[in-house]
Amino acid sequence: MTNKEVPNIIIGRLPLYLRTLQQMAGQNRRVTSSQELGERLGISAAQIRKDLSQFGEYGKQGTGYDIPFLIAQISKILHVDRVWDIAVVGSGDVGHAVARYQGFTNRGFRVAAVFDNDPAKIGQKVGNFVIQDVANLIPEIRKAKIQVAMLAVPASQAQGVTDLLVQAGVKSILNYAPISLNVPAGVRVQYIDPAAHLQMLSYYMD
Amino acid sequence: MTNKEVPNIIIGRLPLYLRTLQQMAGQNRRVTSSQELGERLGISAAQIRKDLSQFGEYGKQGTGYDIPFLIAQISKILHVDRVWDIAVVGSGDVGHAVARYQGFTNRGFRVAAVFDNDPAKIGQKVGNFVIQDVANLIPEIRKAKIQVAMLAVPASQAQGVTDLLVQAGVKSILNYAPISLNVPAGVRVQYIDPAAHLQMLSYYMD
DNA sequence: TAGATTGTTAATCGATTAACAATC
DNA sequence: TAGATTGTTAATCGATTAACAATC
Repeated sequence: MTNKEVPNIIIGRLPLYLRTLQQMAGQNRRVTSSQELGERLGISAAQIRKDLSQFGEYGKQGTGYDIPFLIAQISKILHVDRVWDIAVVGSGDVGHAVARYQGFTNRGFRVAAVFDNDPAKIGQKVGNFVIQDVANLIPEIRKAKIQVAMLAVPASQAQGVTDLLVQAGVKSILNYAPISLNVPAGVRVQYIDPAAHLQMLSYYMD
Repeated sequence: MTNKEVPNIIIGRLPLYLRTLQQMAGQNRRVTSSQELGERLGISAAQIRKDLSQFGEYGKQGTGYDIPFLIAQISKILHVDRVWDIAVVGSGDVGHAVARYQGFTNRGFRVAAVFDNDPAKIGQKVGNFVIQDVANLIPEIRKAKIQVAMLAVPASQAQGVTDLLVQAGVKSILNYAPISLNVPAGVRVQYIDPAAHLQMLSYYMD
């Protein structure tokens, strides 16, 4: 009997719960409730309880949830009770910002390598990393056993680089290029397209 | 009799349709079908037809959709048949990348002003913009009638800056700080949190 | 005409909410 | 104990899909 698969829409909310709990912990808070969490996030208390109940019984009636305990549980569920190495491909403005981004600390990720195909950039440093030649991407990623990549190259090159990443064994790609990627089963992609977000906002403006 | 409100989940797909149609147009394609569009995006053809039918009858039986016509229609729906000025707040790595981002061109937006609160940065240039003092944010945004902002400041400052933006009359905020914002009715926020996206991916990894 | 594809309806599927017994 | 809040069930609500007549 296999457990029923947890809907992706629930997985998408767990990082928000975790982020908010970590903020509370940073303020030395010890317990919270589904109601408080919901108010902070604009989500109903019932939904938060239902989401968490997919994975276990983490709360106490009358009291709520122990914050450090719930942080530990959600971290385990999301597999961020460890640190994943990330390869950044593309060292333009976006790649540069992403490679130096401080916000991955304590959230389960760290940048481990940066690649570009521009001879003028290869060998230069971005943050603590020497920019490596994309020509060496496959062996370097294999050697370092990197399974996560962030893609910050022009849309025209995104599919080609994706194919290399897949060959190298990468399983997860966060794609900043505004284009849909084709990947084989077993590889997952998340998309960040600021212009698409802005267009969702302009729909509601006059 | 008011038209029923179009679900936000549909609004969220329109930018993807538009982006894909613009790519096709760039390759001098003239017509497409719900099936082709769906295959490119990993969305069912039925859903694309249903989504578009919320707004009008844009296709022709037996033929499909005229690409330039559909681009024009969706652009109108999303209010990107014009160009919106954006204020960027924060000129660290993320603000810098966002202020210089080339991907807004032809998608309805352009950066018009950059603000920071660091005396060492105020007066410096990022791209074509002189970084202005956040102390002048309200009058400057009002003067320029800017209604859209991108927030690239530390989480600890995000709510404070948001309050200023709201006072200045901003209606739409794209927030890069990993924190939920409180805004009054009539103001909308979209969130970009790369670590949250990565955690959705790590859930599926061993 | 024959083939293709739309727009729409009805059926299905999935997600959210309300409500409350259990219990800390 | 009294009050608070969980985990869960059933009801509601909303989104997706399948199917097909209409028609280009």
